[in-house]
Amino acid sequence: MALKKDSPRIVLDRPNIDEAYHAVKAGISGHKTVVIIGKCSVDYEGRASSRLESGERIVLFKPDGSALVHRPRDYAPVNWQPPGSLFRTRLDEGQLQVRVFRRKENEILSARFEEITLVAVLDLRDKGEFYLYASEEDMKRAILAEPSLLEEGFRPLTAERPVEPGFIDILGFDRANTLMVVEIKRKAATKEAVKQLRRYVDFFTAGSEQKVRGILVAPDLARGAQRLLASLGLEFKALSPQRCAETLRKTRGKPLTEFFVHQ
Amino acid sequence: MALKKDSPRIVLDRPNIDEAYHAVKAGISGHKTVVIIGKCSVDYEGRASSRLESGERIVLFKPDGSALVHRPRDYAPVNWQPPGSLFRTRLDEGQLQVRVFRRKENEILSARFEEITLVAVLDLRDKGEFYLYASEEDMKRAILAEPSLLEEGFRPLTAERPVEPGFIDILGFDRANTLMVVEIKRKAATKEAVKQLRRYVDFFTAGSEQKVRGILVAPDLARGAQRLLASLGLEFKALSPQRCAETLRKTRGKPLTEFFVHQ
DNA sequence: TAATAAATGTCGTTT
DNA sequence: AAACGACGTTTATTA
Repeated sequence: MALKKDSPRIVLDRPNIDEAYHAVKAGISGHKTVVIIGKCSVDYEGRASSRLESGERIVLFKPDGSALVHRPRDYAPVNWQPPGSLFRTRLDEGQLQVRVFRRKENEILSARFEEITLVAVLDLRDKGEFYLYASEEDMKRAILAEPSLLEEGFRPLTAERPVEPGFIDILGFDRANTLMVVEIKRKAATKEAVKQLRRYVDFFTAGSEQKVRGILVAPDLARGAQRLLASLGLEFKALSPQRCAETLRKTRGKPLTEFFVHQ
Repeated sequence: MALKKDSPRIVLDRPNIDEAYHAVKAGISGHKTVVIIGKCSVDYEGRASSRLESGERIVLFKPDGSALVHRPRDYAPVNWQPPGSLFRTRLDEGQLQVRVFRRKENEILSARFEEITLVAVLDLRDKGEFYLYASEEDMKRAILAEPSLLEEGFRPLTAERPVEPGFIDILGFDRANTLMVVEIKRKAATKEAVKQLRRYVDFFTAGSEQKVRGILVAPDLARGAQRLLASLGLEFKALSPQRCAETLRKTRGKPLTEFFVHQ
C-alpha cells in the first residue's frame, strides 16, 4: 500500500489493527513521520538491554531513522534509537510490532502494541532555521572583533593564523607584549575550567623563561574556582554572553540573528 | 473548561484555533498529556537563548511538567523544558501560544502555532516497570556476589562497610592481603578510565609504603588504554556485563528480572 | 545546595 | 573508525 501524492497525511482515531498496520507500513516506507499512541511493551538489546512492560505511550518514528518511546512523564524517552536506524513493521500474533535496527552498534528495539489509540502519518515540512546565540563561539567572535572587551591594548593572534594546539580559545599579546592564553566559558567557570586553562598555559611556559598570562573569561566564577585560580597564578575577566552579543551587533551593525550560530 | 470524567480523551483533526485552544487549556489544567502537531515557531530564553523559525513539528506537554518540541528529524528535541515546569496557554494575535516556565533556572520556552494539524489530549496510563540490566552497577553486584569473577581468592571489602572515598567501585584484598582498588566499566575502558583508576590508587598509596594494586575491570580496553595502563603500573581484567548478568542469575537462582535495576 | 560520576548519553570535529 | 570535548547536556548520588 503506497501513499498517494494527494493524501500524504493519515490520522486514524482508534483504528483496528489492520488499519493501523497498513498506515504505519505505508508511512514508514514513504519516509513520513509516524506517530503511534497506544498501549505497548518495548524491548531493547544492544549496548545494554532493557524491558519496558505494558503501558500507554507515545511512539515516534522519524524519516531520518530515529525512533522515540515517550512515557507520560520525564524529559528523556524511555527507549529510543538514533537517526540512521532501519524500521520493520509487521503483524505478529495479532499485534502490531515495529522493530528498529541499528546495524552499526548491533542494536535492536522492538515495540509491540496491544491497543492503538491513535496513528498519525505526517509529511512534516520543517525548513525553519534554528538559531542558538550567546554561545561560547559568539563570545570568542566578539572578543576577536573588539579585543578591548578583554583588556585595553589586547591584540589577539588567533584571528590571523591558527594556533598550534587548536583547543585554545584565543591567543594574543597584551600591551607589554606578554603572551596571553584566553579560555572562554559562557557560564560561571568551574574549577575544571581553571585547571584546563592551567594546562594550556603550561603548554607555553614549558621549557621557556617567557612569562605567559592565563585569562579565564566568563560571566562569573563558580564556587571554589576563585581560590584555585589565584593559587595557580591565573586571572579572571568577567564578561557575559549578552554583552558579547551586543558588541557583535554594534560592531557590524547587523541584526543579531546574523551572528547566530546555526545548528 | 474542565475535562469531564467520562471524556478524558480528545482528538481534534485539523481543529480551528478556538477548538484547539480550549482542548489544550483543558488538557493542561487537567494534567493530561497534550500532543500538538502543527506549524509553529519556538523561542527560548534561559541558560542560552534560541529562536526556531516556523516549521511543522510535534510538541508534547506531559503531566509532570516536561515539554518537548520535536522536528521531523533527530533523536534530540530541538527545544524542551524538564519536568517541574509550568505551562501557560493563551490566544495571542489569533494564534495559539503555549509558554513553559521553569522558575528555578529562570527559563522560558514559548511555542506559537500558526497552523494546527492535530491536537490530542490523553490520559495515558503507564504503570509498566522499566528494567535495565547489564549496567555497571550490575557488574559490581556480580563481583561482590562472586568475587572469583575478578580473581581467585579476592575478598571484597565494600560489601561489609562503605569505603572512605565513595567513588571507588570496589575495594578488597587479594590472596596475599594486598589492597586492591577495582574500577569497573561496562564498555571498553578508555584512557580516561585508566587515569581515573590511577588517581584512586594514588589516594591509597599517598604517604604509605603499602603496595596497592589497581585493577580495571571492563569487557575490553579502548585504543591506547593498554599502553597507558601498563605505563601506570595498573592491571586489566576482562569481564563482560553479560557474564555478570549470568553470574547474578546463577548465584541467586532467581529469574534475571529480579536483578534488574529499576529506573 | 553543591560536587561528582554515569548515560544505550548524543553530537560535532579532528586524527 | 577512533578519540576528544561540549552540551541549555540530564540524571542520580553523595557530601
